[in-house]
Amino acid sequence: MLLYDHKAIEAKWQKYWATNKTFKASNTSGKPKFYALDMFPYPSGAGLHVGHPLGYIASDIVSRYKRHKGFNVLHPMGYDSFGLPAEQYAIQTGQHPAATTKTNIEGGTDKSGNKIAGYRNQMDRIGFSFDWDREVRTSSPDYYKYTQEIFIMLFNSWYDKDLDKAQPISLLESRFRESGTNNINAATDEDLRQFTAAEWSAFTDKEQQEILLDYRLTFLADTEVNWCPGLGTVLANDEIVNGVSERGGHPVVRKKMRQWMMRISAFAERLLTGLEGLDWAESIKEIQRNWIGKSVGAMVSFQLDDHKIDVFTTRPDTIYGVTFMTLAPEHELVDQITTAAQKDAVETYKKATAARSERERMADVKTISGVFTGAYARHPLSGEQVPVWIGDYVLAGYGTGAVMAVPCGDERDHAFANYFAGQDGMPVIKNIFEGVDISEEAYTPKDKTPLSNSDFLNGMSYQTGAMAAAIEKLEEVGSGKGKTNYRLRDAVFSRQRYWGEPFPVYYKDGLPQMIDREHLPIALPEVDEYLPTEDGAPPLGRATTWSWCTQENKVVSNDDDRDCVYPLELNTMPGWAGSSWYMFRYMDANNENEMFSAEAQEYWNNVDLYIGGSEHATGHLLYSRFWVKLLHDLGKVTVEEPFQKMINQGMILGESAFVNRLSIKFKFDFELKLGLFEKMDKDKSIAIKFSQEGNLNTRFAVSDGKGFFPDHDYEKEIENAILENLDGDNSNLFSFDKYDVKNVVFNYNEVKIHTDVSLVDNYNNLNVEAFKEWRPDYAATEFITAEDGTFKVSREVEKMSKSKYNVVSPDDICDQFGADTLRLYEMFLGPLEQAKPWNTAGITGVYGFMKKLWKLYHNDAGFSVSDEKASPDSMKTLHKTIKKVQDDIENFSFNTSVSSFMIAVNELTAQKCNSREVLEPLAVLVSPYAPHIAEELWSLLGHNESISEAPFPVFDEKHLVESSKTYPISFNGKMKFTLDLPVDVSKEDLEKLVLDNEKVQQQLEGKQIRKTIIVPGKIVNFVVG
RNA sequence: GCUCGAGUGGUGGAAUUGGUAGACACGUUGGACUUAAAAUCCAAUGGGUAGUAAUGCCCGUACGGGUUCAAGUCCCGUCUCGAGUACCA
Repeated sequence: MLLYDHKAIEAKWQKYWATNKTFKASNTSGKPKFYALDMFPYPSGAGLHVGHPLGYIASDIVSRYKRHKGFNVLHPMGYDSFGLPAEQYAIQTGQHPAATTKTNIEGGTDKSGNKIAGYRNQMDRIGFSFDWDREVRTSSPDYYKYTQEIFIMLFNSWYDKDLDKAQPISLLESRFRESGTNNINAATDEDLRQFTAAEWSAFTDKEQQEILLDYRLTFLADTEVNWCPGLGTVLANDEIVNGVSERGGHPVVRKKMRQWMMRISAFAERLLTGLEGLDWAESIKEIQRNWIGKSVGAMVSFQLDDHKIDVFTTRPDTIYGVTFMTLAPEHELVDQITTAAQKDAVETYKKATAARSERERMADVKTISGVFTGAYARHPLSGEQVPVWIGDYVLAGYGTGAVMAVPCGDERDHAFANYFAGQDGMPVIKNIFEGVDISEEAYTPKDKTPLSNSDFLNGMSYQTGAMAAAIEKLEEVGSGKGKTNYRLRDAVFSRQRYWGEPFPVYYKDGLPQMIDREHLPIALPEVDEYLPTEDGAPPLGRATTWSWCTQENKVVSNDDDRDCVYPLELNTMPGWAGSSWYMFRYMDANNENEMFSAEAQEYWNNVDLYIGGSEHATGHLLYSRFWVKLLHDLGKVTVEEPFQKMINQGMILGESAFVNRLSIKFKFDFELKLGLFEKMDKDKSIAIKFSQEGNLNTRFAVSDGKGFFPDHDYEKEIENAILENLDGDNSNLFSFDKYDVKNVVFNYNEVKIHTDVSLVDNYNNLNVEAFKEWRPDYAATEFITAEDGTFKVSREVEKMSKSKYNVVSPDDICDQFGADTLRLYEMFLGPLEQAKPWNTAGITGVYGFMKKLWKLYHNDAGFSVSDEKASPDSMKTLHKTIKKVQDDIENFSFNTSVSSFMIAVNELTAQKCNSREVLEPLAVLVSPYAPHIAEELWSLLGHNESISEAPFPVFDEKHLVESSKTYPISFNGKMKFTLDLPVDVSKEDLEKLVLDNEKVQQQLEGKQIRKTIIVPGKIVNFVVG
């Protein structure tokens, strides 16, 4: 019989698919469309590991299933190929990032001579049904010219809050011409200057440009940014984790710099409400909601001499509870309001705060600190004097950097007031909650507790309109208004790096000018080094041909001194620029005239299924939603949301392997009795005393990590080792007895050393010889094995990473078991969304299934399928599998499908089924999961076309109908035995049948039936007693 | 601290709207085949307990309660783990 030869089968069909372009998607089709997208990978030098394909396999199963179901499927793949690692590699080796990137995608050899398989080749081996004709690479000028175009679109837009959409900037200009800033409700930073139409006309062109810049959706601003000296660039908030850079873990400091910003805050409310209609995991939506951080409240002004201190509060109803105010130490009014008496104390405190890093401040939130400024502000309603403090629990970056402190209703204010109780400037806490004791802690619930000591608010509560009443009153007296605040900050869009999209921007009189879209792309210039310049400019500052000629409309040499030549922008765009719109480019990937045609976008609409990791929740997923909303407002796309449904696959973790090394430190004193040399005269011996410390870290490796074999006589061995140490090559001249070794102190410690997982088998046995070859520094180490002579490693689950030597490549699995087995096994591991460690222990079970499946279509002579009718049992097996697999794919429960395939094949094998009536549909069922074997079987079954478009078998209930059902019979809820009972009888007859049964009678003997529960088709339960 | 999610055999994990807990697979044990190994096939496999056996009985889904004829599933409380977030006024 022909054996299952995965290598031949898989190579054959991968070639067939490529040659015939089997999975080419058409933009015109009478079929319904389905767009399945994976988050495209960054092509790193480490290559694809078994974690990458997990999501790709899932989306591929859905794509193939949808094709069987008659959909026109778009299933593309590409590369997010701009990014830091290639640039860091370039800095180290001088190799152009473009070259590294190409090698990492297409395969080749890296600078150090390592063979790189290439992402594309690795993916091809897994048999994905991608339409490779639509591949995109964000670092390709053909692609990024459109990323540059979108930047220009942002520059040429402003946000009209009245219409709640982005509008062309030309519209704003004409409104300024007609009526100045009157009736303009734009999303901008606070407090822009107001002007009339006449004033606008009187402004110079430059002044007008500067004003417009404040309204644009991308704008230049001097802001506090996160500067990462280690990477030499600024970072966005989502690129910082725990105060250090996400990539590389370098420290980050605050620094004021002029940067391109993206006014994502204008879209905050739409980004928030848009979440409701999305079919995403609730956890991801929650992360985005928290990130956007909407809070509804009011702005309240407190007068202090000529100054006005604005605060934001979510509890304007507690306004009469204001006991003091706190400003952030960085608040601009601090210096102006501080009294002479408090000046020194305030200065000292400000210095101390400034010296603390962001990280320290984050880590240490419990310590209370602050200083009284000596100043008093006027309460806007009661007119009372309110002392003003500064304290670092108030953040300069949120709200207005000042708070009205209501200790009775806020924990932090309460703690602050208590801490400084009795000091000058700290009054007794005002309690405005009727019948609530606030001596121990603040009262924070937003409930019906009535207010007191609150003038007109007395008797009202948060839930009965106190909030609205307070805001109304504040507006009436002109000291406040209702306001909604968002935590979402505008995004920094400049990076001081080389390997990113250049801005289509040149500077004229210090003002940024956009280059016309017809002259795009502005391609990355060549530089001699990928480092900042001597004077701290970004790497593009090294380019010698990096100026814009407005006459020729092209990039020219910096030496060109004509008047029409201007300097180009030196920053590049961040990593998320290219990935924010790529889902649309796939729709029309080869369009050379526009980013995509309106027809293509209207046909494909948006992504029906997006699969990727949840780590992009606050980065990519938020930014791309923002850009899509902009493209929508400008009429470029018909949808408001890019990804309708999203599944987040769990990370596949590596199982690191460790050799447990015994780290032994020793310390001893000894006397070297020189007189003990054989030749010497005993009487003339001189004793010299030594004291020695040392360690023998690489000397012993111990199996299994279960302690270091206490029976083993280490001390003897160590003594020997000491001896060797002392004697060197002259050991024959000495013997240990000739040393008087005293006070030996040993200090044992187990140390884990990462070992390459490929040197370890499924039973955790280490190939010691291979290990010694891999780590020559351990060649002399004694490996102390278990009794059976094996050396076991200990295991730990960690993220897969090159540095932990726990990376498993899918290539090895494809070689050994085949792509179909890999695909099935990755799905079989568990629910898609769950994180799980990679472990190949169970793969033989899946491989065994593949062989059994193959065998079902073969006998000893070869391929054998009969045209006889299948048995009812086999039809039942087939149809219950059809139903299960169909339901599973619709619910993304891929792991259970695999087990239902196994059940089906086990059953059909037992039934000796070889009927075409069953085996032909079975091949189609399996095809989304294991496409290569399915194609082969399909072709053996006599089909000339690919199986990919064969219709999915239709489930027919009639094959599952049975005349009897096995009922569990329980007594007091406990199942005792089962009975086969007919299905088509009434409840009463069923009860009679059961009661007539002998076993039932036995159970009921001597007992009384209190109640009988019969659920037809489910269960029979007697309550007895 | 807050928000969200999760705790099921030796292991990965199944279990429709509450209705036979442990599907499927790994591992383990025993057996067949083989000179032997691998491969393949067969059987057993949650724990305890009684019995020569057939077969019973008891306990079991992190822990403690509750609702129900019936709870892994619903409700209340506790513990543990994971993820996100963090002085957001």
